[in-house]
Amino acid sequence: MLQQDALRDRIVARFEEMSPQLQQAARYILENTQEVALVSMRELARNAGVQPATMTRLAKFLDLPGYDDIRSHYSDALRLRADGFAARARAREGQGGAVGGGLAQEMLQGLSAQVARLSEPETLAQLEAAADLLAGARRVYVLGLRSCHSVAWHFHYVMTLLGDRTVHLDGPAGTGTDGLLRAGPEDVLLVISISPYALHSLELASLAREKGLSVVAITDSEVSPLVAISDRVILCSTESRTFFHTLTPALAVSEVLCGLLAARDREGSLKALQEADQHLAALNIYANTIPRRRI
Amino acid sequence: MLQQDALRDRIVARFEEMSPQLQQAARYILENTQEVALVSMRELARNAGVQPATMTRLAKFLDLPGYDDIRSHYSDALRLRADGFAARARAREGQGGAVGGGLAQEMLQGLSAQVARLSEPETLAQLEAAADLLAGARRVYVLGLRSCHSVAWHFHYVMTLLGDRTVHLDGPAGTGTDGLLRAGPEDVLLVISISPYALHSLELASLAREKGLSVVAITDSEVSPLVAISDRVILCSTESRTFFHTLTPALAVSEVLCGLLAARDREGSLKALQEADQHLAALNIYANTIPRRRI
DNA sequence: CGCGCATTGCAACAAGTGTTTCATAAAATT
DNA sequence: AATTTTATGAAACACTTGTTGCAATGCGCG
Repeated sequence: MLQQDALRDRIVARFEEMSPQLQQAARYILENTQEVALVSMRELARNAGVQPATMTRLAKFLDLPGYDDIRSHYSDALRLRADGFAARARAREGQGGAVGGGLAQEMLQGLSAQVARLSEPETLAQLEAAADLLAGARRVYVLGLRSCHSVAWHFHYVMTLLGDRTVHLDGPAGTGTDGLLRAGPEDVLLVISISPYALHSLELASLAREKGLSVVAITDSEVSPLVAISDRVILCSTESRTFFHTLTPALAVSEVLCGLLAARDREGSLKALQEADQHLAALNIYANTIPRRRI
Repeated sequence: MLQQDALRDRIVARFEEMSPQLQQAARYILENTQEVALVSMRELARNAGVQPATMTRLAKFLDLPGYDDIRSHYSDALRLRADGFAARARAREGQGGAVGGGLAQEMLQGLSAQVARLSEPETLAQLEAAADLLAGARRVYVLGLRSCHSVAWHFHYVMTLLGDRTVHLDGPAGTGTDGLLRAGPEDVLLVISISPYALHSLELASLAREKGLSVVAITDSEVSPLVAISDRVILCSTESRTFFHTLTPALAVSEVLCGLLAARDREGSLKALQEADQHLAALNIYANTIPRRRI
């Protein structure tokens, strides 16, 4: 169970003060926490052998507005547990205030949980397998259109610092996809696409497949059209309480892939990074000393 | 996920035969299995963006008597998983096994924690203030070079769907920064930069400042050179156990900003999104029906 | 062009939900 | 012993749930 379960503590603490019926209800809840989240109050009451009203009364006794607060508490706990082990800050604590005051917090906690959920064993296995495939490739072509451009570009950028094996399938004047010209079976295509799927991404992935490339996909669903085309699929959620999808989990996946690849060849990566450093230093790209500010 | 999940298999298997609405419902269920067990059908339908009836229809389509059978299936799965959780966690401990086996998991949990830490009160306040500033701007110029390009572009892309107030300071042949030509005091610059700070970003931010623009910065430290230049600063950690910095928290910040801005003008955002949808539909950008695969 | 056809949205439905109220029973207090 | 206080069960409440029938819509085919 949860480490710091405030509600459970409160129930235990005030158990002695409760009336017999309340105790019976409380005892059942303590011993069947998951059921609280999964069945209705009336059914829970039936199973606990008490009246429905007793559950409501128990909630009031615990200084809660109603029974729904008990349920939502255990729902959250179950969600958390199912999600994995996200060290999530206490749910909806100080969310008062401004228009979107709650929104920002909710979004961030949601994102945190989504990223945490990526460390499920299946996903980890797919990540490892995908890294294997990418590590063995002669070239890695990276494709991400529209919203997924950010993820594709980020992967490409990091990999550029680590070596010169990646080709980003993008460019001005629609020439981006010419890169696939010389691609072959020794190469791998990393394609990122989420619903709604850009037609062009699917076409290119299919083409790559026909040319014999292996395909690694970062996408959002088991029924994504990329699943049928790809050798390895890494699923990441894109749900958000806004109007648009989130790409934060996808970016996390991309970064993990980079990390895995770098870890496979520590010395090589380090050397490549040093070279990159020298190159960038020669071009004076970065501010090495904090510049005088001249407001 | 569960080892033998007959229902999931059935959904995936018959996904292609489904109507668009059924697919949308099925997709949501596949991606949020726990929610199925934890919320009501109507709420699930709301979150999935379909009619309540669609859920019932999906059940019938899968040869089930009703939606309750879907829910009970996932309830059982959740019960099972909760029971076997302790055992699984123990098993995971001893599996040090593969090369980067631990690395992926460590990275993901670290990222999750970093994102969660963004919901500290100070950051939330800065997010709100930044959103205020951005919402009031005539134009929003977005600047992110090198590694920060992904974040800048993502922000710009989402805002493009929501309206036409943003200008992305990037482009081929070094013309990207010309956008600032006509910028003035009514405009805002959103600049993303992390250590090592690209010189060019600092120069442009200073220039914008001199032209009277307000500046909102997403950066990584209180001693970032951007702090002195900017009106609002949102700090996000970039620490990573790899050779390179992480941008996942920065992207999360960007998405939250987009969310806040959209929430400030729900109707306008919705209308803009609909227009964008029509535009993209007219151009046939997206795969609207899942294409038959033709291996 | 019109015709079926499947698909979708809407509204009504009975059943079940959590809550509240009230009367009764039991206990505690005077 | 009388009276207040508390605890419990039962019923009514407003509301939401999952379901179903029907009308409107869009789409393909002759």
